Amino acid sequence: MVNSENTKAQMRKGVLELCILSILSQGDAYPTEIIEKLKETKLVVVEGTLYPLLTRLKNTGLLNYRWEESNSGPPRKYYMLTEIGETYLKELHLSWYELVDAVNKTITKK
Amino acid sequence: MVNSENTKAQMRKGVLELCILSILSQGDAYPTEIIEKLKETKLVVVEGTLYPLLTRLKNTGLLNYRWEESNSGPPRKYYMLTEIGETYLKELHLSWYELVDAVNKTITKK
DNA sequence: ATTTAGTACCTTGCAAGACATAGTACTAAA
DNA sequence: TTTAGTACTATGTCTTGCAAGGTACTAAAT
Repeated sequence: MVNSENTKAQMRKGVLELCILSILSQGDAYPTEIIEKLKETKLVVVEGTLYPLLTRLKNTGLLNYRWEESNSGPPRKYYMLTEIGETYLKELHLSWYELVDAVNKTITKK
Repeated sequence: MVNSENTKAQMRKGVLELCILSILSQGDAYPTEIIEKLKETKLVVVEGTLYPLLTRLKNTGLLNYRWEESNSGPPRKYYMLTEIGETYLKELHLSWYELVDAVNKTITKK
């Protein structure tokens, strides 16, 4: 009935894009690596979420990728920020801080 | 192509529930009033979003409502938190702070 | 008395997106 | 030549935000 997990998942939505672009701004990475990094900070994302999202970001020109051989499995698709992506990320940073501010104002009011 | 508005909207998703429950924890309110309060803190929500959400929260037992006459228009549906809603809100508070922490960790890493 | 404006609540249909599930393919070790 | 591990992809479902349109009540203006 009351499903807290569901809402937590909802809260994660929307900030995923921000987090993924942030991770890529720290250096190129392939999907599995991105998932690992997100997990480190308790933001669990699964493949079925990440792959379509990366494709979307690539199609809108925010990301690019290159194939790179691996010596322990199939080749990896390394994603990187484009120049547009860099600019966009700065905007998202702002939006994020604005959101945090707005929510905190709302939930701390007494 | 690159649509920042869309992502901002995405970021708002999920925290709406938290904000609405928070507002109601400060006192009973009717939908139009809730929208006003959210607008004050820059969280713009429209009717088509709010009404179904309130109904959902009521159906899961987090909210209740009572009708109250108005002297300037039709009667108002005042929503209030149930006991379950109170408990649930505390959980959401925690989840929110965890999320903020996780995202901040991710986006400030260099 | 009828119209108009303001307030308030409700419903329908669409689109976006997260995720579960299942599948393909490559490598290396057993 | 299996088996396990890694990696990428595709499909279908479900939730949910929102635009758009609608109903209904009150009070002031015509």
